[in-house]
Amino acid sequence: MKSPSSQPRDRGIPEATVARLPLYLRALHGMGERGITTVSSEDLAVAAGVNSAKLRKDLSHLGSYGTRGVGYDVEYLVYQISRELGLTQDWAVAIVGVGNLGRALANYGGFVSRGFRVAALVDADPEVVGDTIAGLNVEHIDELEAVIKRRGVSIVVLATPAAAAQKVCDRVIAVGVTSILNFAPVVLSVPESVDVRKVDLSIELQILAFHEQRKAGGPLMAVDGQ
Amino acid sequence: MKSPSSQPRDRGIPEATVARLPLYLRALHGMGERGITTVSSEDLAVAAGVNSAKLRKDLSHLGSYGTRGVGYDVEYLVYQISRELGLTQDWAVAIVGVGNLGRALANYGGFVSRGFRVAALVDADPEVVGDTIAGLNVEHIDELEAVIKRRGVSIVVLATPAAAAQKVCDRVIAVGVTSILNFAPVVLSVPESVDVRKVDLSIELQILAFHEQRKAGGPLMAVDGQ
DNA sequence: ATCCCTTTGTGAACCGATGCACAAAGTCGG
DNA sequence: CCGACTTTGTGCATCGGTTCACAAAGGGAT
Repeated sequence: MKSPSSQPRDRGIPEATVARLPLYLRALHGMGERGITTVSSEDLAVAAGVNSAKLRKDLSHLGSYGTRGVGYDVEYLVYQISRELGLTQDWAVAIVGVGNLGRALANYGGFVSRGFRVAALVDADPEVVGDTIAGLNVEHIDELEAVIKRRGVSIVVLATPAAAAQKVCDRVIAVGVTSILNFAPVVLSVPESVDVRKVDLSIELQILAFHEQRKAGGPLMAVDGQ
Repeated sequence: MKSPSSQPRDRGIPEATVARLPLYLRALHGMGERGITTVSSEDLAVAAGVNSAKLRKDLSHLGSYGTRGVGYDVEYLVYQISRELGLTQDWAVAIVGVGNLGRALANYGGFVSRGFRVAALVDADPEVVGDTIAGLNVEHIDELEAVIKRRGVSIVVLATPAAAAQKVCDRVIAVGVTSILNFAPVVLSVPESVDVRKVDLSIELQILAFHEQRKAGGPLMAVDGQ
């Protein structure tokens, strides 16, 4: 049942591949800046920290953009990946919760450079509402819905305390937001149609601790584990 | 060849399971605080946002800590998971790079509450060296090695600009650090024996953008994609 | 124009993770 | 003490992702 599409690109990119595309993109950007115009799968793979077979398979899901015997054209590949990820359009992002983390995110350069635009900052604390952070006025949480609609926000970043996250989440979903990046350490309950990605800083540390413990205790504990 | 271990716990926990243990731990902590003493795999699974079969299989890798017909004892399970993750000991963490992000991390409550102790803050900017952040004195990057040894730091968090990350990374590895949490948007090159976990805030946004684009453009672009 | 060399794109084997479905093991009421 | 009921722990089928290894495709030299 596969369509005999002349378009090489097959609309059904594996999730694992999608998660790596930004990595390739970053590596390609670096190369472009260094004046490299063409790159082999082997070199790009090293720069992105993956193996070359995986890289080639990943890229093959987007289409046949390489030249056998030569490699990939850096600029062209940047464009293709950007387009696939949807980075050729500009995305208005709202950050809710302007504590330390929210502030850090608002100032984070990595966003703007990738087609994301922080279009609004929102907080509940009257102390910070009205402040200017990263060139933006912090607005009151009561204005949440109005701000989202007015600024055309389509992605919301939650950097609120855990207790507030679900409530804010419900409200933004109610006004049509379907993509949420959640930094609050809670499991959000959302309808099927909404995408939530979560980043939990302490989880990463815990995973490191697990491995670190093994390294430290491993040789000794092997006796016990045996 | 499986040992007839009386120790139920088999030293070889799947990576995917390790990554979920902190999630279970968080859910269990919440339940403990709400006075719940016993929980079924079904309830815990819901609280952690996974399905119950997966949860049971995950826990079975640590040992047989449930009671059939009843469920799991919350406190006991918290202890077992904590021990497995190595959270029963205290880990000294150094944060290198005290920009917005480093500052946010230094103040992040989620660390302390999990057995992690921010033991040192280090930066290269003379402007911030000497400042007190989250009760800690910011030390100069030249002191990096000395600070790590003196404070017994075993996990380093890199929150430096991309350009500085590899250099700092090399230096901390040289003094024996084998666990690194990297927020800088670069692929670090490290020896096999060193564990690096990376968090790239803009990657998460890019993945969201990809899915958002599909949702928005999907029905329309199908025409073109055809 | 032909041959050799390089590098892509992919078929196929492999590997780990997921989810189903159920037997085993325990509790509790009578 | 027994039988009904609940919930765990796991064998097994399945699935998605990774890796290997090679045929197909192109470039460049002669």
